[in-house]
Amino acid sequence: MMDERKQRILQAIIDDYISSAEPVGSRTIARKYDLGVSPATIRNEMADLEMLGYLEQIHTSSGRIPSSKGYRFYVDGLLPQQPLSDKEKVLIDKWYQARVKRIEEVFQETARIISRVTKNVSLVLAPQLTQAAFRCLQFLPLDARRAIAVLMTDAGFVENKIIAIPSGAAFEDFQRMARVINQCLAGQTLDAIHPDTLQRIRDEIMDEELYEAALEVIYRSLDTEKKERLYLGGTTQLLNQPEFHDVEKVKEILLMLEEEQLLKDILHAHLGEGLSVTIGCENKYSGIQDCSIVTATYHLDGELLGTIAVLGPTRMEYGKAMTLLGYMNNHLADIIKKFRW
Amino acid sequence: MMDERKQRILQAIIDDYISSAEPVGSRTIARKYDLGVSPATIRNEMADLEMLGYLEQIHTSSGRIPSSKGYRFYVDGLLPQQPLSDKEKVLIDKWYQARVKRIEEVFQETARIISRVTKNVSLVLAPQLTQAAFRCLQFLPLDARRAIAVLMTDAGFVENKIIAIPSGAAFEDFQRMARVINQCLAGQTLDAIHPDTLQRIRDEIMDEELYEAALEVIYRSLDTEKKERLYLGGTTQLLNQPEFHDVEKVKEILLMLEEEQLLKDILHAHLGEGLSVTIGCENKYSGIQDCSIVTATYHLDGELLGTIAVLGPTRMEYGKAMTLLGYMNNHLADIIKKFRW
DNA sequence: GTTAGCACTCCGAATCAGTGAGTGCTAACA
DNA sequence: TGTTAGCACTCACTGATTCGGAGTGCTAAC
Repeated sequence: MMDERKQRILQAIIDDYISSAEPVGSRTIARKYDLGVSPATIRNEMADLEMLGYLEQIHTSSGRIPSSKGYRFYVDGLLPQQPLSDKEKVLIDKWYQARVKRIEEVFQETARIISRVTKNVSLVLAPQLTQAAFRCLQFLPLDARRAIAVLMTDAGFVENKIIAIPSGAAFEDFQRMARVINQCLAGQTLDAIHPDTLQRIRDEIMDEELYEAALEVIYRSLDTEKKERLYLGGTTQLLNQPEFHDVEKVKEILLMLEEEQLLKDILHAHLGEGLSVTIGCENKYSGIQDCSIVTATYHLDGELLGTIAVLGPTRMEYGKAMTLLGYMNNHLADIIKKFRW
Repeated sequence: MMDERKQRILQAIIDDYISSAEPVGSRTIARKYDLGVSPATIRNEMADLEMLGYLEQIHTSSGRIPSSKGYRFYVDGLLPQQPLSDKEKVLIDKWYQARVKRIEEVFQETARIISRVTKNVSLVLAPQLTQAAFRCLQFLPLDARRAIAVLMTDAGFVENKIIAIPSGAAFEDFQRMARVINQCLAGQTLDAIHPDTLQRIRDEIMDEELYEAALEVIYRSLDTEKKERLYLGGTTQLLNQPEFHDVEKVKEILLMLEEEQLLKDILHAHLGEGLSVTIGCENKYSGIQDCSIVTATYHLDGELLGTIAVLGPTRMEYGKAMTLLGYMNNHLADIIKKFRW
């Protein structure tokens, strides 16, 4: 049914379509790819492949284009190996070294790299603070009525917030409280602080108002940060793709790219799946049914940190996207480690 | 030469072109605007206006469109008054209240508001840290070898950086140093610390290595922050304008919008000018010669803080953009004041 | 100075034929 | 039985042509 030759032809058609963006005909395949058969034979095979659902035809007497099912088969078995060249790896390294000074910049630059290499839109979902472990909380005096609370996490994030000192409380009380909190929360993940721990803190602080103020710091700091950050890269790359020569299509997808929550949801759907490819109509969201998404989740010491992804037309260089994401996956852990204490 | 009636006709033509985006003919003007003259008369006047350089014609027998000079005349004298309605003001207030929790968010949300109201691209240049006054520097212990330096400025920005404690130095030395620095730098603007002051700090610290470490904190903190931030809003608004129905044009301008430094330069060119309008070919940068930019600089207690701007096709609602920027201008100072200590 | 009338220009939409790339089918071939 | 050459057919695309409409400039009359 799907013999060796059919596969080779399917592969040739998809390869050709990916690079040309034009419906491909039997003669083209016969000429460019050395399959040792005539166009007529290829035509027969193409008709079969269409019957099987791997190819589509815009109209009779046009060439064939791959269907989502076709791409799926291609991605699952026919992908040409194209490992990252050493030169590319070095370039990526240099890029990070030159541009990343602080952990927050890692993600933006990662997005840049991915979109540059793949010539498509990239998405990077940065780790949630809530998954990070509490490191320490400190208060700094500002004036008689205010202090700055600085919260640090294991992942290297530092978050600060100006808070009011409750009337009657001295700054020393804050110092004492900080000691208590640091003792109790050391190493805990922020989104799952046990009620018992909170109770212990409360007991030790022995001042309701102070306790409330401290909690507010932790929770508000957590609140502003807990929505993980999404970084986008290369949105203008879309405009180079012939499938987006129509402004309406561009508008549709650019508007979608502005809906941060939607994008996060899409990435979340693949969280923890390792390297995953979603092709065309496999996408649940109607705006991107002629796009594909390649996602990869990255880890650090076994802990799930976030997701990186490539979004492009179904006619995408899957091999390149997948090898790149695979590489960045590992690399990202190393980079982040540098900022970890 | 440019009598009352010519001006009225010019105004009518520009108003009409701004709302329709189509070359406007004499008959349209006669029908829609009650000028009390026949199309033939208007035709004569239009021919004169073209001679004078205020109008252009794509080809004979097409309607006229305003030239840059025409828009300039319009902006300088013919602008219909369209003050912000109370309803709009309330909406803006509510928007800020609902979305801005920390000072950094002020600018992003300002950009959003401007692009929503004007239906064009907005740019917001946030204050440079270097123009802000030093408030205080504090060190927090992290472990035996590291500390966190937290630098605060008058404008409400808090910046932090992890630094290594030089071997041999105790954390207490840092505390002492912080006291010295805070004393010496209090109230100084960060980009113009006087050499004498530095010398004083050096003398007081009496430890070369410690002094170097402290300086590094200040300068690196300054370094990462001194490039003022640029916030963009509403880039997809462009796609709704008929002048950008061609993907090539869209690409050109979107690519330009990705060049942060270029945009900053453009905004800088109008720094301190108050409300300023640059129309079409008045722009130095070739990529935006059929765009106009309205900029306004905002202040706080007499101190120049930054620039807000609207970028759109020359066929832009100048009146709306200008009144909005004027309003935001003042409003922004109030909003920022809330975050100031 | 203003206006009506008219010839003229030019764009854009619609139509039509010709071309070329591609297909499916059939019959011949190995 | 699988492969191939040949051929008629389809359909998008291109370029030429036509035609209506919107708009202009000019002239002559008011």
